[in-house]
Amino acid sequence: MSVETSHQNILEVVRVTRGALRKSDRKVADAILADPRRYLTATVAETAILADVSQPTVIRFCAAIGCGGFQDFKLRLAQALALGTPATHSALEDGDAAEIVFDKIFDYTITSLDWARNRIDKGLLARAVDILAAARRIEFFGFGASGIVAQDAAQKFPLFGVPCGAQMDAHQQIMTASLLGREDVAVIISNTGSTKSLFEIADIARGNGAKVIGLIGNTAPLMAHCDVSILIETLDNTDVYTPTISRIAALTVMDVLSTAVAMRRDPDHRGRIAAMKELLRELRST
Amino acid sequence: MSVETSHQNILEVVRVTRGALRKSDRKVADAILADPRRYLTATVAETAILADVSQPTVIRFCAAIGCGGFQDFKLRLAQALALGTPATHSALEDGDAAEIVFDKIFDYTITSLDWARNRIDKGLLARAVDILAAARRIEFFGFGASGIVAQDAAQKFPLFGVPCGAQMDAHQQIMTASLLGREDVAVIISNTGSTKSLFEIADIARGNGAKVIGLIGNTAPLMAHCDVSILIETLDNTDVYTPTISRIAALTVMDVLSTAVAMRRDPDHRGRIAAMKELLRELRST
DNA sequence: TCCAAGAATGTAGTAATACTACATAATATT
DNA sequence: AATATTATGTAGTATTACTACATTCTTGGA
Repeated sequence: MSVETSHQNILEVVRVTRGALRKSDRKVADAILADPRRYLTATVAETAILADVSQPTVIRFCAAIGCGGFQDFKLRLAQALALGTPATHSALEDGDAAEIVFDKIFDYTITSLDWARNRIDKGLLARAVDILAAARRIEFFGFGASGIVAQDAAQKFPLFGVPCGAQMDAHQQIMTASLLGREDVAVIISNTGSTKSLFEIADIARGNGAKVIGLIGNTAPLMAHCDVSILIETLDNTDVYTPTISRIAALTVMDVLSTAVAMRRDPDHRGRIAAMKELLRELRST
Repeated sequence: MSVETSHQNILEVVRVTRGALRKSDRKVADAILADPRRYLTATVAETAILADVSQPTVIRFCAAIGCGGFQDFKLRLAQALALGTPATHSALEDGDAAEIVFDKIFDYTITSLDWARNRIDKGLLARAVDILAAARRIEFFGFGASGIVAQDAAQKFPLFGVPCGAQMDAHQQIMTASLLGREDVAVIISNTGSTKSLFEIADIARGNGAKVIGLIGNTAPLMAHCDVSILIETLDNTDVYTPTISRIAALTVMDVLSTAVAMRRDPDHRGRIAAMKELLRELRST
């Protein structure tokens, strides 16, 4: 296994490689997946007893899943559990009390953000920052939850340092895209990457010479319609009730973009933002 | 130290207790804070050499910060680092490249969500779910970033299963609050808890017999104006550029509330949501 | 079907590491 | 200044991760 796997959630690695493991290794895998927290403080000897295998088999299991030894395995298990209980245990069930729903959704959200953190192409992100820093004007486009992200992004116009907008009406969006020009940037946010009118918006804006940046939740045809497409992958979950975490990841990416652009502005910009925040503080109390 | 500290980020514990440690223990603390990742795989012997103390002093340091031993310390260090690099290293600096900004903001976001996860009063949350599940109508109120949270929440009306709204105009907010009645619920979102008009909205709604739930970012007077106040604490950071993470935490809490309420609805509700999602999928492509 | 080779697994033992006991040094108190 | 207490380190022990080798199981070829 390559260096890349050192960033992978070890419980995901165990779950995914389980089928390809030797028989006794699979007994260890199943024991750990059944109660991962139990093994955080277990010795090799305890683990072997609980999984009904020998001690060297436990060590071999660790090597088989790409760990440098039992200690390495436990550190990585601690890291996975710090993020949250694995997806197999996070599935919402009908009798779940509010407290359980809370745990599951927070675990799922944090684990998904970690997933996204390790997969986003930072080179593309840096290119997006370059484009945004050079923009005369920025317009954000999205529908539904992505529309919320668009509005949140537009609200950061003080950080971007240029006029920003986020129309929610589909017709206004077409009108806005039609008026963008060479020095402008359109940012398209879409979880599914399949909302048809966003293709049109991207093509209109690009046809006018504007740059188009996409924040997209999967490898969709929409990516080809953007100058820079940032893929925001989160954990896959199609359960009816499970919230759309990619919007949380997209909001965080927007935080990154707006902050990085703000840091590109001239030094006076910082003072103006600080003063604005102070004004807002006072305004809230009047 | 109490059981409570077992949930605390060990790097935060080290940072906060550093001043009260014995002199040699403080040398260990400083060494670890300077390069925490280095110590993840270090033995007691290596740690002692790097910190210029004896081996038993390393063990004593672990006990002094509330760990059960060196192994326990390392597991907790792994957990803290899984969330992100500590705040002292996450501070944005002027020369930071976009990639560094990305790392710092994601680390800060995930660490803050973990912070919030461990501090939110789940009992209050369960009470809020009860109130929302019984509501005939729900209105969300917030300004700025909290306004975005309010709109996102209102957009979850299919999950809540009752009519939801989120006015952005301050006058419309007063009008809306004035029309709420006994069977209605107002949800007030505020990071600072000091936006004056929100006090008024809470009082008007309660005066009419509506229940008021607050999602508030600090212990502010606004809490006393709500029937249930959920305190959403995130890491404190007043740097000009650092994004407001409490809105991310508030969005996640809204995910919890809407999902928990949806799971309270009758079984047909689930089918209707699934059908709605399918309709949306088709709509996106037309 | 049988046999040999290779892979899987476990027993027994060793090496590495966390931890403890006791001695010494430093600091605080009387 | 003398004594008591606390802090720290040296040396050694106990625990645990890991390795070497033996045994068992499985697979492939004749």
